[in-house]
Amino acid sequence: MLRTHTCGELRAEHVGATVTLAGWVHRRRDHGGLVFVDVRDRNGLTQVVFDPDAAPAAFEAARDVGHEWVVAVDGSVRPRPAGQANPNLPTGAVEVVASALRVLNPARTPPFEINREQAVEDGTRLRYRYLDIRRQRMQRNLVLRHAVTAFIRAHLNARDFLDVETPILMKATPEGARDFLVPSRVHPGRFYALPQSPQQLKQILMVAGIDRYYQIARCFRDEDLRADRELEFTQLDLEMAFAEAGDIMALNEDLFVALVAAVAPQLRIRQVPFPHLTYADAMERYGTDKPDIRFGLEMVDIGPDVAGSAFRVFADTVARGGRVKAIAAPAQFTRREIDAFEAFVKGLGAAGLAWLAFDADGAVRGSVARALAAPEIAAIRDRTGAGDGATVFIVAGDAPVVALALGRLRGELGRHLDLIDPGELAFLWLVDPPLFEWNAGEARWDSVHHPFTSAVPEDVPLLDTDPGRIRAQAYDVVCNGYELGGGSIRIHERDVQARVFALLGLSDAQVQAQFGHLLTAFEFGAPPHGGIAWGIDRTVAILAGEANIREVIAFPKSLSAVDLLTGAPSPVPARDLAVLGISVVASSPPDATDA
RNA sequence: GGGGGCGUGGUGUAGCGGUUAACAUACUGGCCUGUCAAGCCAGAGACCGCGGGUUCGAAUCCCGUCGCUCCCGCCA
Repeated sequence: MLRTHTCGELRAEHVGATVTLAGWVHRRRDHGGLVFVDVRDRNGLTQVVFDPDAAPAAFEAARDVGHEWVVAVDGSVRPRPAGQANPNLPTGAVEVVASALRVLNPARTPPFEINREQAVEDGTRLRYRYLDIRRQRMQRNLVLRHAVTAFIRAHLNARDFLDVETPILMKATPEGARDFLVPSRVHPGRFYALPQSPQQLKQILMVAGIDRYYQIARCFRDEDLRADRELEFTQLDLEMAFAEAGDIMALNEDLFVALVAAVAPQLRIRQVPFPHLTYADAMERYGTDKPDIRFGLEMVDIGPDVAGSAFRVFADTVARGGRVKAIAAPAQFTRREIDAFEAFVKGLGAAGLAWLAFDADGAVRGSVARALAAPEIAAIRDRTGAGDGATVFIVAGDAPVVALALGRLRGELGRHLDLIDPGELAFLWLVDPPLFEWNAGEARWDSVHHPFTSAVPEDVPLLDTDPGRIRAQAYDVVCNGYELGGGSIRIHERDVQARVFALLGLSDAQVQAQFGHLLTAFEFGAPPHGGIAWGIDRTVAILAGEANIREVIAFPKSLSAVDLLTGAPSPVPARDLAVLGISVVASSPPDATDA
């Protein structure tokens, strides 16, 4: 090695040792007659002193090095002079007196400062990701990510799980997200697909007797990106034979609790065991299937209070089957703030935002204070529990719009009123989601989760009568308003699976073509089984306190699905396409390289 | 496919109808032997993403476009 120690390990016990450090020039402080250079590697910083009396050549060399040059320093460890120790550095008790400095590689002036925690535009960070990763934030996040995956593996290995790899080149599936397709050269006109998840193969592994499987698996979905969605992402994928829903949840809950204690002990889990919330409850109270329950501000249905109102907007909504729901916030707001909230919910499809403010002196103000009758206002106040000084926000409309608009307004209010404790992790299990949802466009039922999800046993008879009311044996793990992942107990009986496919509108021929391999496997002794998959990226982001998963991915795409470091996606030579039997019928213009 | 935000020296910001386009930091040169975001002095560096329009006059207002970003649709 070109070094004897890392830049993070020298302590008082090393005093007197002759050492060689290698790393990047983090900072240089040139006093004219004395130069300090902080040498950095990912383990830390060590102060090196260059003294012209002790080593004139090294001193002169040190005057010329710039930020981020790669250097090696020979020297000896000595204690800092009295009063000169730096308590902010783990190595701050000592310093290295240089005898020689070698420049291993000079560096251009970086496009942004590596040694400061200053915000830099995302595009610039991604273009120079190797410099961004040198900075403290990305170092910390990648170290945390490693700790998370290492912990998960150790935890599951110790519980007799087998890590099995599954292919990246898979069979295309019509269900779910858009597939990334990979053309086959050997079979022109045919395509592999990158897996959206290893779902089918892990079930086949159950049939294969691998009764406890896991994999930290890359998954691919060709859909538009978001702060919490990348084209490719990483999941802990896990499946167990002979397990019931409670077993899967208990195992994962133990894993989450141990994981947090091990890698993010500064965070507190709000409630253990994790609370269970039904899908119906979550939608009713929070307007989402991934609620942030670190704060209250729950939604309340005030439909019964306004059904007979002279205020037609509310009464008509109730009459035609819509919902009128409210949130009571324990605060007063300015008109400007309320206008902003209204613009926010309108942007989500709400027709408007009604409000009532209950002043301490008993007066009632607000957009519907005059439109509603006094008893109606009193009923709303009673039902929402609004106290003196509270403001009630009301959205009326179709159930999905009310849920989205008021649910998201709830989040805005929680942040606005500073009700969210960033040091808290509010895990919960979201249970009993519907198995199917009606697809009006295609006039058929769709799987909410995926077509292998089993029904709650007592709901199975509803397959023939009322599929929309069937609850799935499925569970999502939610934390702080993010869906980390979900799973289910799978169908392992062939006839039930056939009935589900029939309900989904799949013909026998389609089933055979798409899922024949799985159904055939199930005829050879499929054990009852179930599993879960949850997002490593989202989990690490939450544990790191990051709002965007790109902060915990070494080389992410930009929001417009471009790799700014390498330039992917890029055109390929026509001859490469010809070999694959592919011709391009439409293409993006050449890179409009921005000035 | 749709809507919102942002784009000003390398970086981060200010300026929002008339400014020699400001500040911090980085960068260059000089001074300085105990600093640790070292300090002090001097200097260079921006036609304000790009294109068009309005105006006597545009970084500033309008339209288009590109890039980054947040959201809806889409996606668990």
